[in-house]
Amino acid sequence: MTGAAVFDAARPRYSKLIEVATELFSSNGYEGTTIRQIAGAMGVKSASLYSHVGSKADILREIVLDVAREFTESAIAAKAQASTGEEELRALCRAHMRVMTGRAGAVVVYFHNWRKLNTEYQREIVSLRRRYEGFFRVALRKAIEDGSYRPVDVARSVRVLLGALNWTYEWHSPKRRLSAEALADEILGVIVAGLRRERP
Amino acid sequence: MTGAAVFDAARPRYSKLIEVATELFSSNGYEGTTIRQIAGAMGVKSASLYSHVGSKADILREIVLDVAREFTESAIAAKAQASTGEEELRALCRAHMRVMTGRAGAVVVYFHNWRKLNTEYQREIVSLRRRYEGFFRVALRKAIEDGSYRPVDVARSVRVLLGALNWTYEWHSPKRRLSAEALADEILGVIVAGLRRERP
DNA sequence: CCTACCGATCGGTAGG
DNA sequence: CCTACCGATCGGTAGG
Repeated sequence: MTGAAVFDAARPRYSKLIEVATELFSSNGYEGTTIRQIAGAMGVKSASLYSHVGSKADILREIVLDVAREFTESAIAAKAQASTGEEELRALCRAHMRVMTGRAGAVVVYFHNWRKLNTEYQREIVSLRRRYEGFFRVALRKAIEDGSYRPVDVARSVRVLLGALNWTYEWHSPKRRLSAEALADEILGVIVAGLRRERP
Repeated sequence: MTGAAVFDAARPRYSKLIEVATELFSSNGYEGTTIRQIAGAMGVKSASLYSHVGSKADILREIVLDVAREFTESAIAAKAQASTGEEELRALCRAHMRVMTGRAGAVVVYFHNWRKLNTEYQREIVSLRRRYEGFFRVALRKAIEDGSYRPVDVARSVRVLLGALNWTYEWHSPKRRLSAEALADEILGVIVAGLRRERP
């Protein structure tokens, strides 16, 4: 909930740099953005950036790891407020879509560029993802155990759910009136209800 | 089924160029790949590429439009072989996953870079996509009308389905034994069955 | 935060 | 397909 790009009031120029770089990376790509463009958008010369950051790759790493951690933090907060498995799963989906829409630029940068990080940071991302998917699996398992949901293949169902949620970055425009919560409920609703007619 | 990168035996060097560029763009990104890298992988000097292609942007356009058209062509072929709506939807999902896995490199390049095309070609992509999603909507509507499926929100369900299918490029490794068809059936199966317990 | 500058490399062209 | 080369621009550094 409090990523460096949002908070970090102690280093306002650094925060501004990350914010500006996020927007440029998300629309022009990482390699398609130059240090001079970032500096220009901040109203300084390119050499001045290097007093705040060590290299261009450091900027990418900061953006990607920050938003990946934010997904995890917001999921932990969401879990804490739910009691049943069904509630927990819905809370996780809503939290996921809040990050997706609230940090849309950083999310695109994350999805498109996390594999460009060095091995160490890629491993951290993979580890964060695994844990994150685990939250969804636990919630679904709880909902199955208390009889709300059928005994489905948990890992498979979670992958379908997260795939559908993640892909919204490709078509959902923030201008639409649909809130993050409504979007999450719609998608989860499709998967909960299923297409098949109930046999009476 | 017969994209230029696969066929085009009349211009073998051009095909090779597109094939090599596809692999490099998919692993290093479009801006992260240089003309010299592409030439190097073909065993020629960079200047030699310009007898086959007008610019670097032309290479990207060729890859992206080719795979986008292949999705459409393969969907048309799949439709033709199905009779009921349920069969048609399954055939469309399987065809989709065959392109996803068979042209994995080009698919990544497409997903990550189609917005870098100029307005004209972006419009063509959007138009191809709209038509493509239409195929899925028609099939689902047929399955609802013949009573196989519940009267769900068709547009919403198709978006969830295609999102789940498309997102597989992020986690599905071709080394796994799972075929494109099995993967498609799994994902469609989750959405068809749904999570909710049938009330007896 | 700046000026001044570095070597390296970029996409692309001329002219065979 | 090559050699030779172009101007522009890249990420980054030195030294205030």
